[in-house]
Amino acid sequence: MSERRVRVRFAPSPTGALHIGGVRTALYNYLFARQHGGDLVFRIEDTDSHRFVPGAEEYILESFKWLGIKFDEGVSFGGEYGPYRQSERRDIYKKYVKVLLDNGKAYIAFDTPEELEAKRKEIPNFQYDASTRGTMRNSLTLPQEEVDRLIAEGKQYVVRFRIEPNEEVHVHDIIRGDVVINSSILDDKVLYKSADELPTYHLANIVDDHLMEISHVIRGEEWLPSAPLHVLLYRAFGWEDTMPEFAHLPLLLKPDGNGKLSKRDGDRLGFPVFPLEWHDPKTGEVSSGYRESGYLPEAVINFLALLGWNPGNDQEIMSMDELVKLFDLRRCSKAGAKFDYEKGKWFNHEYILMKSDEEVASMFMPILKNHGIDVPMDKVVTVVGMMKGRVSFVNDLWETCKFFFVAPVEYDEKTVKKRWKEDSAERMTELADLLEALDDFSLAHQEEVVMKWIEDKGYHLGNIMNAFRLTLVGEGKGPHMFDISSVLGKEETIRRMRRAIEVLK
RNA sequence: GGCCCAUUCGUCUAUCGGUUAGGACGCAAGAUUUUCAUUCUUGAAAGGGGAGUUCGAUUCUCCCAUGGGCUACCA
Repeated sequence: MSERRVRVRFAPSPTGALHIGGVRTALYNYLFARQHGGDLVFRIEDTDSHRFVPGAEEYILESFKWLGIKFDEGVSFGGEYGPYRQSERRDIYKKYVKVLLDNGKAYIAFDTPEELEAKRKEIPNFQYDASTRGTMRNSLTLPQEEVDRLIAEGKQYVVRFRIEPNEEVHVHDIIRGDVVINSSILDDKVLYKSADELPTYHLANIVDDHLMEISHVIRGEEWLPSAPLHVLLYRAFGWEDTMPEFAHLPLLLKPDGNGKLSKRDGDRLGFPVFPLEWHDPKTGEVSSGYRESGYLPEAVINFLALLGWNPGNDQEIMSMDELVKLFDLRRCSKAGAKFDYEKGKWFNHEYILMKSDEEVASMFMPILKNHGIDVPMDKVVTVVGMMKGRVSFVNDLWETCKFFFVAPVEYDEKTVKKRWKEDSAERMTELADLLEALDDFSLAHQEEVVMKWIEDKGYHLGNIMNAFRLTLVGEGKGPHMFDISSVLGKEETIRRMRRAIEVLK
Protein backbone atom coordinates (compact mmCIF):
# COMPACT_ATOMS: atom_id res chain seq x y z
CA MET A 1 0.00 0.00 0.00
CA SER A 2 1.28 3.43 -0.84
CA GLU A 3 1.84 6.06 1.79
CA ARG A 4 -0.70 8.39 0.30
CA ARG A 5 -3.12 10.07 2.62
CA VAL A 6 -6.19 8.05 3.51
CA ARG A 7 -9.26 9.75 2.16
CA VAL A 8 -12.61 8.01 2.14
CA ARG A 9 -16.10 9.17 1.41
CA PHE A 10 -19.70 8.47 2.19
CA ALA A 11 -21.78 9.51 -0.77
CA PRO A 12 -25.51 9.03 -0.34
CA SER A 13 -28.17 9.85 -2.82
CA PRO A 14 -30.76 12.24 -1.38
CA THR A 15 -33.70 10.04 -2.28
CA GLY A 16 -35.14 9.57 1.18
CA ALA A 17 -34.20 8.61 4.69
CA LEU A 18 -30.80 7.17 5.41
CA HIS A 19 -31.07 3.40 5.63
CA ILE A 20 -29.45 1.61 8.56
CA GLY A 21 -27.23 -0.26 6.11
CA GLY A 22 -26.02 3.08 4.83
CA VAL A 23 -25.31 4.11 8.38
CA ARG A 24 -23.09 1.08 8.80
CA THR A 25 -21.23 1.85 5.58
CA ALA A 26 -20.68 5.41 6.79
CA LEU A 27 -19.54 4.11 10.18
CA TYR A 28 -16.94 1.80 8.65
CA ASN A 29 -15.68 4.67 6.51
CA TYR A 30 -15.49 6.86 9.59
CA LEU A 31 -13.64 4.26 11.65
CA PHE A 32 -11.21 3.66 8.83
CA ALA A 33 -10.54 7.37 8.31
CA ARG A 34 -10.03 8.05 12.02
CA GLN A 35 -7.78 5.08 12.49
CA HIS A 36 -5.49 6.18 9.68
CA GLY A 37 -5.60 9.86 10.52
CA GLY A 38 -7.30 10.46 7.20
CA ASP A 39 -10.31 12.38 5.97
CA LEU A 40 -13.94 11.44 5.62
CA VAL A 41 -15.75 13.28 2.85
CA PHE A 42 -19.50 13.80 2.65
CA ARG A 43 -20.59 13.92 -0.97
CA ILE A 44 -24.13 14.18 -2.27
CA GLU A 45 -24.83 12.06 -5.34
CA ASP A 46 -27.86 13.75 -6.81
CA THR A 47 -27.34 12.96 -10.46
CA ASP A 48 -30.82 11.57 -10.79
CA SER A 49 -32.96 14.66 -10.75
CA HIS A 50 -36.16 12.59 -10.84
CA ARG A 51 -35.52 10.89 -7.56
CA PHE A 52 -34.56 13.92 -5.53
CA VAL A 53 -36.47 14.17 -2.26
CA PRO A 54 -36.46 17.49 -0.43
CA GLY A 55 -35.25 17.29 3.12
CA ALA A 56 -33.30 14.09 2.62
CA GLU A 57 -29.92 15.79 2.73
CA GLU A 58 -30.74 17.57 5.98
CA TYR A 59 -32.08 14.34 7.41
CA ILE A 60 -28.85 12.52 6.62
CA LEU A 61 -26.76 15.24 8.17
CA GLU A 62 -28.86 15.28 11.31
CA SER A 63 -28.64 11.50 11.58
CA PHE A 64 -24.86 11.54 11.60
CA LYS A 65 -24.81 14.35 14.08
CA TRP A 66 -26.94 12.29 16.42
CA LEU A 67 -24.82 9.20 15.90
CA GLY A 68 -21.55 10.99 16.45
CA ILE A 69 -20.14 10.27 13.01
CA LYS A 70 -18.19 13.35 12.04
CA PHE A 71 -17.11 14.37 8.57
CA ASP A 72 -13.99 16.31 7.75
CA GLU A 73 -15.20 17.89 4.56
CA GLY A 74 -18.03 17.89 2.08
CA VAL A 75 -21.50 19.30 1.73
CA SER A 76 -22.09 21.62 4.71
CA PHE A 77 -18.56 21.00 6.00
CA GLY A 78 -16.54 22.83 3.37
CA GLY A 79 -13.17 21.75 1.99
CA GLU A 80 -10.67 22.15 -0.80
CA TYR A 81 -12.20 19.70 -3.23
CA GLY A 82 -15.67 21.12 -3.72
CA PRO A 83 -18.30 21.51 -4.79
CA TYR A 84 -19.37 18.31 -3.08
CA ARG A 85 -22.85 18.14 -4.51
CA GLN A 86 -22.77 16.40 -7.86
CA SER A 87 -25.50 18.53 -9.36
CA GLU A 88 -23.12 21.48 -8.90
CA ARG A 89 -20.32 19.75 -10.80
CA ARG A 90 -21.87 19.66 -14.26
CA ASP A 91 -19.04 21.51 -15.96
CA ILE A 92 -16.45 19.18 -14.48
CA TYR A 93 -18.24 16.10 -15.76
CA LYS A 94 -18.75 17.61 -19.20
CA LYS A 95 -15.05 18.16 -19.47
CA TYR A 96 -14.29 14.55 -18.64
CA VAL A 97 -17.00 13.18 -20.86
CA LYS A 98 -15.30 15.04 -23.68
CA VAL A 99 -11.97 13.46 -22.78
CA LEU A 100 -13.50 10.03 -23.22
CA LEU A 101 -15.25 11.03 -26.41
CA ASP A 102 -12.02 12.45 -27.83
CA ASN A 103 -9.92 9.42 -27.03
CA GLY A 104 -12.50 7.06 -28.47
CA LYS A 105 -13.40 5.39 -25.19
CA ALA A 106 -16.95 6.62 -25.41
CA TYR A 107 -19.49 7.43 -28.07
CA ILE A 108 -22.74 9.27 -28.53
CA ALA A 109 -25.98 7.30 -28.83
CA PHE A 110 -29.33 8.61 -30.00
CA ASP A 111 -31.50 5.61 -29.30
CA THR A 112 -34.49 6.70 -27.30
CA PRO A 113 -35.64 4.87 -24.18
CA GLU A 114 -38.65 3.67 -26.19
CA GLU A 115 -36.46 2.28 -28.94
CA LEU A 116 -34.32 0.48 -26.41
CA GLU A 117 -37.32 -0.97 -24.70
CA ALA A 118 -38.66 -2.21 -28.03
CA LYS A 119 -35.30 -3.76 -28.75
CA ARG A 120 -35.28 -5.55 -25.40
CA LYS A 121 -38.70 -6.95 -26.12
CA GLU A 122 -37.72 -8.06 -29.56
CA ILE A 123 -34.41 -9.66 -28.63
CA PRO A 124 -34.25 -11.61 -25.40
CA ASN A 125 -31.27 -10.67 -23.23
CA PHE A 126 -30.51 -7.71 -25.44
CA GLN A 127 -27.46 -5.84 -24.25
CA TYR A 128 -26.03 -2.64 -25.66
CA ASP A 129 -22.45 -3.75 -26.18
CA ALA A 130 -19.78 -4.56 -28.77
CA SER A 131 -22.00 -7.18 -30.35
CA THR A 132 -24.98 -4.88 -30.86
CA ARG A 133 -23.78 -1.30 -30.98
CA GLY A 134 -23.14 -1.60 -34.73
CA THR A 135 -26.86 -2.00 -35.24
CA MET A 136 -27.88 0.98 -33.16
CA ARG A 137 -28.14 4.69 -33.82
CA ASN A 138 -24.92 6.13 -32.51
CA SER A 139 -21.81 8.02 -33.48
CA LEU A 140 -20.17 4.76 -34.42
CA THR A 141 -22.75 3.90 -37.03
CA LEU A 142 -23.92 7.34 -38.17
CA PRO A 143 -21.88 9.67 -40.38
CA GLN A 144 -20.19 12.49 -38.50
CA GLU A 145 -22.31 15.11 -40.31
CA GLU A 146 -25.52 13.49 -39.16
CA VAL A 147 -24.30 13.26 -35.60
CA ASP A 148 -23.43 16.93 -35.66
CA ARG A 149 -26.76 17.77 -37.24
CA LEU A 150 -28.77 15.80 -34.68
CA ILE A 151 -26.96 17.47 -31.83
CA ALA A 152 -27.40 20.89 -33.43
CA GLU A 153 -31.11 20.16 -33.76
CA GLY A 154 -31.23 19.64 -30.04
CA LYS A 155 -31.87 15.93 -30.29
CA GLN A 156 -31.38 14.24 -26.95
CA TYR A 157 -28.58 11.77 -26.64
CA VAL A 158 -26.51 9.84 -24.15
CA VAL A 159 -22.82 9.12 -24.01
CA ARG A 160 -21.97 5.46 -23.67
CA PHE A 161 -18.77 3.85 -22.50
CA ARG A 162 -17.19 1.77 -25.21
CA ILE A 163 -16.24 -1.48 -23.59
CA GLU A 164 -13.79 -3.75 -25.41
CA PRO A 165 -15.04 -7.31 -25.29
CA ASN A 166 -13.30 -10.42 -24.08
CA GLU A 167 -10.97 -8.92 -21.59
CA GLU A 168 -10.37 -10.26 -18.11
CA VAL A 169 -10.93 -7.44 -15.67
CA HIS A 170 -9.49 -7.89 -12.20
CA VAL A 171 -10.79 -6.03 -9.20
CA HIS A 172 -8.82 -6.30 -6.02
CA ASP A 173 -11.11 -6.18 -3.03
CA ILE A 174 -9.70 -5.88 0.49
CA ILE A 175 -12.43 -8.11 1.87
CA ARG A 176 -12.89 -10.56 -0.98
CA GLY A 177 -9.54 -10.72 -2.69
CA ASP A 178 -9.28 -10.92 -6.45
CA VAL A 179 -12.56 -10.79 -8.35
CA VAL A 180 -12.37 -11.44 -12.07
CA ILE A 181 -15.00 -10.93 -14.74
CA ASN A 182 -14.98 -10.95 -18.49
CA SER A 183 -15.65 -7.55 -20.04
CA SER A 184 -18.05 -9.11 -22.55
CA ILE A 185 -20.74 -9.41 -19.93
CA LEU A 186 -20.61 -5.68 -19.31
CA ASP A 187 -22.83 -3.44 -21.39
CA ASP A 188 -21.87 -0.06 -22.81
CA LYS A 189 -23.01 1.85 -19.79
CA VAL A 190 -24.59 5.24 -20.14
CA LEU A 191 -22.19 7.76 -18.65
CA TYR A 192 -23.96 10.98 -19.44
CA LYS A 193 -27.42 12.17 -20.36
CA SER A 194 -27.92 15.27 -22.44
CA ALA A 195 -31.49 15.62 -21.19
CA ASP A 196 -30.46 16.92 -17.78
CA GLU A 197 -26.80 17.52 -18.62
CA LEU A 198 -25.79 15.20 -15.82
CA PRO A 199 -23.64 12.11 -15.70
CA THR A 200 -24.83 8.80 -14.29
CA TYR A 201 -23.49 7.36 -11.09
CA HIS A 202 -20.62 5.50 -12.68
CA LEU A 203 -18.99 8.44 -14.40
CA ALA A 204 -19.60 10.92 -11.61
CA ASN A 205 -18.30 8.46 -9.08
CA ILE A 206 -15.01 7.86 -10.84
CA VAL A 207 -14.40 11.49 -11.70
CA ASP A 208 -15.18 12.66 -8.19
CA ASP A 209 -13.23 9.97 -6.41
CA HIS A 210 -10.26 10.79 -8.60
CA LEU A 211 -10.51 14.54 -8.23
CA MET A 212 -11.17 14.31 -4.52
CA GLU A 213 -8.18 12.01 -4.17
CA ILE A 214 -10.14 9.23 -2.55
CA SER A 215 -7.79 6.44 -1.49
CA HIS A 216 -10.29 3.76 -0.46
CA VAL A 217 -13.79 3.05 -1.62
CA ILE A 218 -15.71 1.30 1.14
CA ARG A 219 -19.26 0.57 0.04
CA GLY A 220 -21.99 -2.04 0.01
CA GLU A 221 -21.76 -5.32 -1.83
CA GLU A 222 -24.45 -4.24 -4.27
CA TRP A 223 -21.65 -2.35 -6.03
CA LEU A 224 -19.41 -5.32 -6.54
CA PRO A 225 -20.82 -6.23 -9.96
CA SER A 226 -20.10 -2.76 -11.30
CA ALA A 227 -16.63 -2.54 -9.80
CA PRO A 228 -15.02 -3.96 -12.96
CA LEU A 229 -16.72 -1.22 -14.94
CA HIS A 230 -15.23 1.31 -12.57
CA VAL A 231 -11.77 -0.20 -13.00
CA LEU A 232 -12.22 0.11 -16.76
CA LEU A 233 -13.19 3.74 -16.37
CA TYR A 234 -10.10 4.54 -14.32
CA ARG A 235 -8.11 2.87 -17.04
CA ALA A 236 -9.85 4.81 -19.81
CA PHE A 237 -8.93 8.05 -18.09
CA GLY A 238 -5.39 6.89 -17.47
CA TRP A 239 -5.87 7.08 -13.73
CA GLU A 240 -5.09 3.52 -12.85
CA ASP A 241 -2.04 4.46 -10.78
CA THR A 242 -4.10 6.37 -8.28
CA MET A 243 -7.18 4.20 -8.43
CA PRO A 244 -8.61 3.74 -4.94
CA GLU A 245 -8.60 0.40 -3.20
CA PHE A 246 -11.98 -1.29 -2.96
CA ALA A 247 -13.74 -2.92 -0.06
CA HIS A 248 -17.25 -4.23 -0.61
CA LEU A 249 -19.18 -4.77 2.59
CA PRO A 250 -21.64 -7.63 3.13
CA LEU A 251 -25.27 -6.61 3.04
CA LEU A 252 -27.67 -6.29 5.93
CA LEU A 253 -30.42 -8.85 5.42
CA LYS A 254 -34.01 -9.16 6.58
CA PRO A 255 -34.35 -10.84 10.00
CA ASP A 256 -36.96 -13.25 8.70
CA GLY A 257 -37.19 -14.55 5.15
CA ASN A 258 -34.93 -13.49 2.38
CA GLY A 259 -33.51 -10.45 0.77
CA LYS A 260 -31.74 -7.35 1.89
CA LEU A 261 -33.18 -5.25 4.61
CA SER A 262 -35.53 -2.70 3.17
CA LYS A 263 -37.35 0.23 4.61
CA ARG A 264 -40.60 -1.65 4.51
CA ASP A 265 -39.29 -4.30 6.90
CA GLY A 266 -39.12 -1.81 9.71
CA ASP A 267 -42.79 -1.30 10.21
CA ARG A 268 -43.67 -4.79 9.10
CA LEU A 269 -41.51 -6.39 11.81
CA GLY A 270 -41.79 -3.68 14.39
CA PHE A 271 -38.37 -2.11 14.58
CA PRO A 272 -36.80 0.95 13.02
CA VAL A 273 -34.61 0.78 9.93
CA PHE A 274 -33.85 4.48 10.03
CA PRO A 275 -31.71 6.36 12.53
CA LEU A 276 -34.27 9.13 12.92
CA GLU A 277 -37.99 9.23 12.41
CA TRP A 278 -38.69 10.00 8.77
CA HIS A 279 -41.65 11.84 7.35
CA ASP A 280 -41.84 11.13 3.66
CA PRO A 281 -42.76 14.43 2.02
CA LYS A 282 -44.23 12.67 -1.02
CA THR A 283 -46.38 9.99 0.55
CA GLY A 284 -46.85 11.53 3.97
CA GLU A 285 -45.77 8.19 5.41
CA VAL A 286 -44.00 8.22 8.78
CA SER A 287 -41.30 5.66 9.52
CA SER A 288 -39.95 5.11 13.00
CA GLY A 289 -36.39 5.96 13.94
CA TYR A 290 -33.88 4.65 16.45
CA ARG A 291 -33.64 7.97 18.21
CA GLU A 292 -37.37 8.27 18.74
CA SER A 293 -37.60 4.64 19.80
CA GLY A 294 -35.35 5.37 22.74
CA TYR A 295 -32.04 4.08 21.48
CA LEU A 296 -28.81 5.57 22.67
CA PRO A 297 -26.58 6.51 19.74
CA GLU A 298 -23.62 4.70 21.31
CA ALA A 299 -25.65 1.50 21.39
CA VAL A 300 -26.68 1.83 17.75
CA ILE A 301 -23.06 2.40 16.74
CA ASN A 302 -21.81 -0.55 18.75
CA PHE A 303 -24.50 -2.86 17.45
CA LEU A 304 -23.98 -1.84 13.84
CA ALA A 305 -20.22 -2.11 14.07
CA LEU A 306 -20.57 -5.79 14.93
CA LEU A 307 -22.87 -6.57 12.04
CA GLY A 308 -20.28 -7.71 9.54
CA TRP A 309 -17.14 -7.15 11.58
CA ASN A 310 -15.65 -8.36 14.85
CA PRO A 311 -12.43 -7.62 16.71
CA GLY A 312 -11.34 -11.26 16.67
CA ASN A 313 -11.95 -11.84 20.36
CA ASP A 314 -14.99 -12.01 22.61
CA GLN A 315 -15.27 -8.30 23.22
CA GLU A 316 -18.67 -6.94 22.26
CA ILE A 317 -19.11 -3.71 24.13
CA MET A 318 -16.94 -1.09 22.48
CA SER A 319 -16.97 2.68 22.49
CA MET A 320 -16.42 4.66 19.33
CA ASP A 321 -12.80 5.28 20.38
CA GLU A 322 -12.20 1.59 20.90
CA LEU A 323 -13.81 0.80 17.57
CA VAL A 324 -11.48 3.27 15.89
CA LYS A 325 -8.51 1.46 17.41
CA LEU A 326 -9.72 -2.06 16.70
CA PHE A 327 -11.47 -1.78 13.35
CA ASP A 328 -9.93 -3.70 10.49
CA LEU A 329 -11.42 -4.10 7.02
CA ARG A 330 -9.64 -7.43 6.65
CA ARG A 331 -11.69 -8.75 9.55
CA CYS A 332 -14.99 -7.96 7.86
CA SER A 333 -17.10 -10.97 7.07
CA LYS A 334 -18.02 -11.81 3.52
CA ALA A 335 -21.55 -13.12 3.98
CA GLY A 336 -24.60 -10.96 4.53
CA ALA A 337 -25.77 -10.47 8.11
CA LYS A 338 -29.35 -10.90 9.18
CA PHE A 339 -30.50 -8.02 11.25
CA ASP A 340 -31.11 -9.19 14.83
CA TYR A 341 -33.26 -6.68 16.56
CA GLU A 342 -33.21 -8.52 19.91
CA LYS A 343 -29.49 -8.12 20.12
CA GLY A 344 -29.85 -4.44 19.39
CA LYS A 345 -32.14 -4.17 22.40
CA TRP A 346 -29.57 -5.89 24.56
CA PHE A 347 -26.91 -3.42 23.49
CA ASN A 348 -29.17 -0.56 24.47
CA HIS A 349 -29.80 -2.17 27.85
CA GLU A 350 -26.07 -2.43 28.40
CA TYR A 351 -25.52 1.20 27.49
CA ILE A 352 -28.29 2.41 29.78
CA LEU A 353 -26.57 0.49 32.57
CA MET A 354 -23.30 2.24 31.81
CA LYS A 355 -24.83 5.69 31.88
CA SER A 356 -24.93 7.56 35.16
CA ASP A 357 -28.25 7.83 36.99
CA GLU A 358 -28.15 11.57 36.39
CA GLU A 359 -27.81 11.17 32.63
CA VAL A 360 -30.62 8.64 32.38
CA ALA A 361 -32.77 10.76 34.68
CA SER A 362 -32.36 13.79 32.47
CA MET A 363 -33.53 11.71 29.52
CA PHE A 364 -36.45 10.41 31.55
CA MET A 365 -37.49 13.85 32.75
CA PRO A 366 -39.21 14.98 29.51
CA ILE A 367 -41.14 11.72 29.40
CA LEU A 368 -42.41 12.37 32.91
CA LYS A 369 -43.38 15.89 31.91
CA ASN A 370 -45.36 14.48 29.00
CA HIS A 371 -47.33 12.43 31.50
CA GLY A 372 -48.01 15.53 33.51
CA ILE A 373 -45.58 14.60 36.26
CA ASP A 374 -43.58 17.39 37.79
CA VAL A 375 -41.08 16.10 40.31
CA PRO A 376 -37.69 17.27 41.51
CA MET A 377 -34.63 15.94 39.72
CA ASP A 378 -33.12 14.27 42.77
CA LYS A 379 -36.16 12.08 43.17
CA VAL A 380 -35.99 11.03 39.51
CA VAL A 381 -32.31 10.25 39.91
CA THR A 382 -33.07 8.01 42.87
CA VAL A 383 -35.83 6.19 41.04
CA VAL A 384 -33.67 5.75 37.94
CA GLY A 385 -30.88 4.36 40.08
CA MET A 386 -33.17 1.63 41.33
CA MET A 387 -34.91 0.89 38.06
CA LYS A 388 -32.67 1.45 35.06
CA GLY A 389 -31.34 -2.10 35.09
CA ARG A 390 -34.85 -3.34 34.37
CA VAL A 391 -35.39 -1.71 31.01
CA SER A 392 -34.00 -1.82 27.51
CA PHE A 393 -35.12 1.69 26.66
CA VAL A 394 -35.42 4.93 28.55
CA ASN A 395 -38.98 5.12 27.23
CA ASP A 396 -39.80 1.89 29.09
CA LEU A 397 -38.97 3.59 32.37
CA TRP A 398 -42.42 5.15 32.52
CA GLU A 399 -44.32 1.87 32.55
CA THR A 400 -41.85 0.33 34.98
CA CYS A 401 -41.64 3.29 37.34
CA LYS A 402 -44.93 5.09 37.17
CA PHE A 403 -46.09 3.85 40.56
CA PHE A 404 -43.42 6.07 42.07
CA PHE A 405 -45.24 9.06 40.69
CA VAL A 406 -48.87 8.03 40.45
CA ALA A 407 -50.81 6.22 43.16
CA PRO A 408 -52.52 3.01 42.03
CA VAL A 409 -56.20 3.39 41.27
CA GLU A 410 -56.83 -0.27 40.69
CA TYR A 411 -55.29 -3.34 42.21
CA ASP A 412 -54.17 -6.14 39.95
CA GLU A 413 -56.70 -8.91 40.30
CA LYS A 414 -54.29 -11.82 40.22
CA THR A 415 -51.98 -10.24 42.73
CA VAL A 416 -54.86 -9.49 45.07
CA LYS A 417 -56.00 -13.07 44.88
CA LYS A 418 -52.55 -14.37 45.61
CA ARG A 419 -51.21 -11.82 48.10
CA TRP A 420 -54.16 -10.28 49.93
CA LYS A 421 -54.93 -12.66 52.79
CA GLU A 422 -57.77 -12.80 55.28
CA ASP A 423 -55.82 -10.80 57.80
CA SER A 424 -54.11 -8.46 55.38
CA ALA A 425 -56.36 -5.49 56.07
CA GLU A 426 -55.74 -5.85 59.78
CA ARG A 427 -51.97 -6.27 59.38
CA MET A 428 -51.73 -3.32 57.01
CA THR A 429 -53.64 -1.14 59.42
CA GLU A 430 -51.17 -2.08 62.12
CA LEU A 431 -48.29 -1.40 59.78
CA ALA A 432 -49.73 1.93 58.70
CA ASP A 433 -50.13 2.96 62.31
CA LEU A 434 -46.61 1.86 63.03
CA LEU A 435 -45.18 3.82 60.12
CA GLU A 436 -47.29 6.87 60.85
CA ALA A 437 -45.75 7.07 64.28
CA LEU A 438 -42.24 7.25 62.88
CA ASP A 439 -40.37 10.53 63.02
CA ASP A 440 -37.49 9.18 61.03
CA PHE A 441 -38.84 7.82 57.74
CA SER A 442 -35.45 6.93 56.32
CA LEU A 443 -35.04 3.62 54.57
CA ALA A 444 -32.77 2.21 57.29
CA HIS A 445 -34.97 3.23 60.18
CA GLN A 446 -38.15 1.96 58.55
CA GLU A 447 -36.54 -1.34 57.86
CA GLU A 448 -35.25 -1.67 61.40
CA VAL A 449 -38.60 -0.87 63.00
CA VAL A 450 -40.74 -2.93 60.64
CA MET A 451 -38.51 -5.98 60.74
CA LYS A 452 -38.50 -5.92 64.48
CA TRP A 453 -42.29 -5.55 64.55
CA ILE A 454 -42.69 -8.55 62.24
CA GLU A 455 -40.33 -10.59 64.35
CA ASP A 456 -41.93 -9.60 67.66
CA LYS A 457 -45.37 -10.41 66.40
CA GLY A 458 -44.23 -13.56 64.72
CA TYR A 459 -45.75 -12.55 61.39
CA HIS A 460 -44.88 -14.09 58.09
CA LEU A 461 -42.40 -11.79 56.37
CA GLY A 462 -43.54 -12.60 52.85
CA ASN A 463 -47.21 -12.08 53.64
CA ILE A 464 -46.60 -8.70 55.16
CA MET A 465 -44.28 -7.49 52.45
CA ASN A 466 -46.44 -8.70 49.58
CA ALA A 467 -49.54 -7.08 50.99
CA PHE A 468 -47.55 -3.93 51.69
CA ARG A 469 -46.36 -3.95 48.07
CA LEU A 470 -49.89 -4.34 46.79
CA THR A 471 -51.02 -1.27 48.71
CA LEU A 472 -48.24 0.94 47.37
CA VAL A 473 -47.73 -0.39 43.84
CA GLY A 474 -51.08 -1.92 42.98
CA GLU A 475 -49.41 -5.06 41.73
CA GLY A 476 -46.63 -7.49 42.57
CA LYS A 477 -43.70 -5.74 41.00
CA GLY A 478 -40.90 -3.39 41.85
CA PRO A 479 -37.79 -3.02 43.95
CA HIS A 480 -37.48 -3.58 47.66
CA MET A 481 -40.36 -2.26 49.69
CA PHE A 482 -38.50 0.22 51.80
CA ASP A 483 -36.89 1.62 48.69
CA ILE A 484 -40.37 2.37 47.47
CA SER A 485 -41.81 3.70 50.69
CA SER A 486 -38.86 5.95 51.44
CA VAL A 487 -39.04 7.48 47.96
CA LEU A 488 -42.80 7.97 48.29
CA GLY A 489 -42.40 9.58 51.69
CA LYS A 490 -44.39 9.08 54.83
CA GLU A 491 -47.49 10.97 53.90
CA GLU A 492 -47.95 9.32 50.49
CA THR A 493 -47.12 5.88 51.85
CA ILE A 494 -49.72 6.11 54.58
CA ARG A 495 -52.29 7.55 52.19
CA ARG A 496 -51.84 4.71 49.73
CA MET A 497 -52.03 2.12 52.49
CA ARG A 498 -55.22 3.47 53.99
CA ARG A 499 -56.83 3.71 50.60
CA ALA A 500 -55.91 0.14 49.69
CA ILE A 501 -57.22 -1.15 53.01
CA GLU A 502 -60.45 0.67 52.33
CA VAL A 503 -60.81 -0.75 48.82
CA LEU A 504 -59.63 -4.28 49.43
CA LYS A 505 -60.87 -4.69 53.01
C1' G B 1 -31.85 -16.46 -18.13
C1' G B 2 -26.61 -14.42 -17.61
C1' C B 3 -22.69 -12.71 -14.34
C1' C B 4 -20.69 -11.98 -9.49
C1' C B 5 -20.51 -12.93 -4.19
C1' A B 6 -21.43 -16.01 -0.21
C1' U B 7 -22.55 -20.76 3.02
C1' U B 8 -20.19 -22.80 11.33
C1' C B 9 -25.74 -23.25 16.84
C1' G B 10 -32.57 -19.97 15.48
C1' U B 11 -29.39 -15.06 14.99
C1' C B 12 -24.36 -12.28 15.05
C1' U B 13 -19.83 -14.68 14.96
C1' A B 14 -14.47 -17.12 16.67
C1' U B 15 -11.39 -20.88 14.40
C1' C B 16 -5.90 -18.70 9.82
C1' G B 17 -5.19 -28.53 8.69
C1' G B 18 -4.96 -31.75 14.38
C1' U B 19 -9.97 -27.91 19.34
C1' U B 20 -14.41 -31.75 24.19
C1' A B 21 -15.77 -26.49 17.44
C1' G B 22 -15.33 -21.00 21.66
C1' G B 23 -18.27 -16.41 22.81
C1' A B 24 -22.70 -13.26 22.58
C1' C B 25 -28.18 -12.46 21.76
C1' G B 26 -32.48 -15.25 22.28
C1' C B 27 -34.51 -19.75 24.63
C1' A B 28 -34.91 -23.42 28.92
C1' A B 29 -33.76 -24.86 33.93
C1' G B 30 -31.78 -23.81 38.69
C1' A B 31 -29.92 -20.41 42.60
C1' U B 32 -30.57 -15.83 45.22
C1' U B 33 -34.46 -12.22 46.68
C1' U B 34 -40.24 -9.85 50.72
C1' U B 35 -42.77 -9.68 44.77
C1' C B 36 -41.29 -8.76 39.77
C1' A B 37 -37.18 -7.70 37.10
C1' U B 38 -32.04 -7.70 37.45
C1' U B 39 -27.88 -10.75 38.68
C1' C B 40 -25.37 -15.48 38.94
C1' U B 41 -24.91 -20.74 37.51
C1' U B 42 -26.13 -24.55 34.24
C1' G B 43 -28.27 -26.55 29.79
C1' A B 44 -30.13 -27.41 24.78
C1' A B 45 -28.28 -25.64 20.12
C1' A B 46 -23.83 -25.54 14.38
C1' G B 47 -19.63 -26.83 10.14
C1' G B 48 -25.56 -27.57 3.22
C1' G B 49 -24.40 -32.18 0.10
C1' G B 50 -20.76 -34.92 -2.84
C1' A B 51 -15.98 -35.73 -4.67
C1' G B 52 -10.88 -34.92 -4.15
C1' U B 53 -5.71 -33.10 -1.75
C1' U B 54 -3.66 -34.86 2.99
C1' C B 55 -1.52 -39.25 7.99
C1' G B 56 -5.64 -35.86 9.21
C1' A B 57 -10.22 -31.51 6.99
C1' U B 58 -15.09 -26.75 9.44
C1' U B 59 -10.43 -24.86 7.46
C1' C B 60 -7.41 -26.05 0.73
C1' U B 61 -9.51 -27.44 -4.59
C1' C B 62 -13.64 -28.81 -7.72
C1' C B 63 -18.84 -29.94 -8.60
C1' C B 64 -23.80 -29.53 -6.93
C1' A B 65 -27.47 -27.31 -3.83
C1' U B 66 -29.11 -23.17 -1.34
C1' G B 67 -29.07 -17.94 -0.18
C1' G B 68 -27.92 -13.06 -1.70
C1' G B 69 -26.57 -9.16 -5.12
C1' C B 70 -26.31 -7.10 -10.01
C1' U B 71 -28.21 -7.26 -14.86
C1' A B 72 -31.91 1.01 -16.19
C1' C B 73 -30.86 7.39 -19.70
C1' C B 74 -31.43 4.56 -10.19
C1' A B 75 -27.90 5.01 -6.91
